[in-house]
Amino acid sequence: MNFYSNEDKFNIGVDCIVFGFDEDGLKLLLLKRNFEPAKGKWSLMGGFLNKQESVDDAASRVLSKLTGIDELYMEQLGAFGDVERDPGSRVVSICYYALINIDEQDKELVRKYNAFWISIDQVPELIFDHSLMVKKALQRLRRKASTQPVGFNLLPEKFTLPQLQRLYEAIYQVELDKRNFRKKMLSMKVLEKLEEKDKETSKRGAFYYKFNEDQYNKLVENGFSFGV
Amino acid sequence: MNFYSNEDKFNIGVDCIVFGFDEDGLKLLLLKRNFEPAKGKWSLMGGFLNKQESVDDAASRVLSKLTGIDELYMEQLGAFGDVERDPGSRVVSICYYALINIDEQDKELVRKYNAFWISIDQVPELIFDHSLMVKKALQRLRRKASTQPVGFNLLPEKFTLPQLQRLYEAIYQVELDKRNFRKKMLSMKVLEKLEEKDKETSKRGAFYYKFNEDQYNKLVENGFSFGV
DNA sequence: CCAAAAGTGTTATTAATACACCCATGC
DNA sequence: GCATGGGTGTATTAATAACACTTTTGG
Repeated sequence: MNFYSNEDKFNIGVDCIVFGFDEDGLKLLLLKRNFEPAKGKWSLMGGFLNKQESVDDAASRVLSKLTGIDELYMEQLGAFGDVERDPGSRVVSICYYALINIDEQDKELVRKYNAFWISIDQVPELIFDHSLMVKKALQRLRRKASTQPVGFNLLPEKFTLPQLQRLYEAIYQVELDKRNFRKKMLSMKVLEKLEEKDKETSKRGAFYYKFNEDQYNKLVENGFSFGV
Repeated sequence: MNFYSNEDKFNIGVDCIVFGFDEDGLKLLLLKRNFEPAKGKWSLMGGFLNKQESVDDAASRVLSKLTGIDELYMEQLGAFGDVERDPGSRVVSICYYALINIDEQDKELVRKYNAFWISIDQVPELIFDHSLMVKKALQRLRRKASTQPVGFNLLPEKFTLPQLQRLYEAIYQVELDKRNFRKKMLSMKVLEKLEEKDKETSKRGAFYYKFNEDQYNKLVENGFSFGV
């Protein structure tokens, strides 16, 4: 049974923006294309939707293919559907962005796809409408990170408060006051202080914390909302 | 030239959520389907993407077909792509929501499509994943309306402050304090008070205002952001 | 003259911002 | 012992929330 047999059919693409964070700041995982079309140019990682999978599944598949990570934080950004957006052929693309802990990437895979981590303020021009996608993704990340605890997906499980602060500073491109930042973060009661210290980045060492998701969910049930 | 000829192809649907507002509150324009599939059930207005149009254009076309309005406030909500979402056939749907001034609708067209305005708190069960779409659209509208002046699209050009307050109360399903609401609205300096009064809804009459978009844009350039 | 909705200010509370010094440690 | 980054508290300001009476006018 097919009610819509007279309707036009389209290729559906899935393009993925991968955010990462390290000591140098916020970064994107971009491909220097060694394949056609637009060989030699920079682009996002992409793929095509297959018949037997959902659009979300396709995005997961593409993201996992590049990063080796099966379960990651991922959100749909939206569909990009200009007629001429892809000169190769008419393709409607559904764009996703993912937040990953940069240490978890599979470096083999990343090399295989000729992908590189590029600082957010040094992103080159990208093919098609991919620059627009990145722009929107950054806006979305900023909005989202300011009202929901998604930023933690960019960090390892254990992180220090100075590290967390650098993350938010990288996302918003502003400098934050150390005392006010800590006060606010700790006041939300969703961070759990660990015994252990990170002695890598300073002599004194900074205490590790971890995000307590159960606690967060409990608070949300009672009307709490995260905000930085 | 077609680089992607081996890839699967899909029907792409466009589903549209139409918000309206009148004295009874916030409403949705829903279709009681007198056609297959799912004849007799409630659904959103939809259509299919055609080869020669962009996805945004398709949404505009569908919205205009139903409401008679060519230029309306419309935003993409996202793509819905579960394999089984439409039992009729595999269709990836891209959902939009629109905010219209309920007085501008073409009643003939609305009747033709067997569409009805349903209060937001009385929305029946909808076909496929349309209920999910509506849920997401409401969330989006709430977020959007609290940080950007999109609400004015639901009102006539001239509106009164009590009317505007009722609009926000309808969107957020809360009661607001009259004095605080006026103070905040007027403090943003984007409303222009008119000489004329609305004498319909009260004996004393309430002054009409209109949203000054130029003024708003100027303020935005200087870093202002709208917030209710 | 009265019912019904419009309009108007002040105070209290809470949240956001600004700001400077001591601490621990590896070298 | 000193350079480096980690950690802490208070005072000011701004935003939000709470709250009650007067005005206008059609019927």
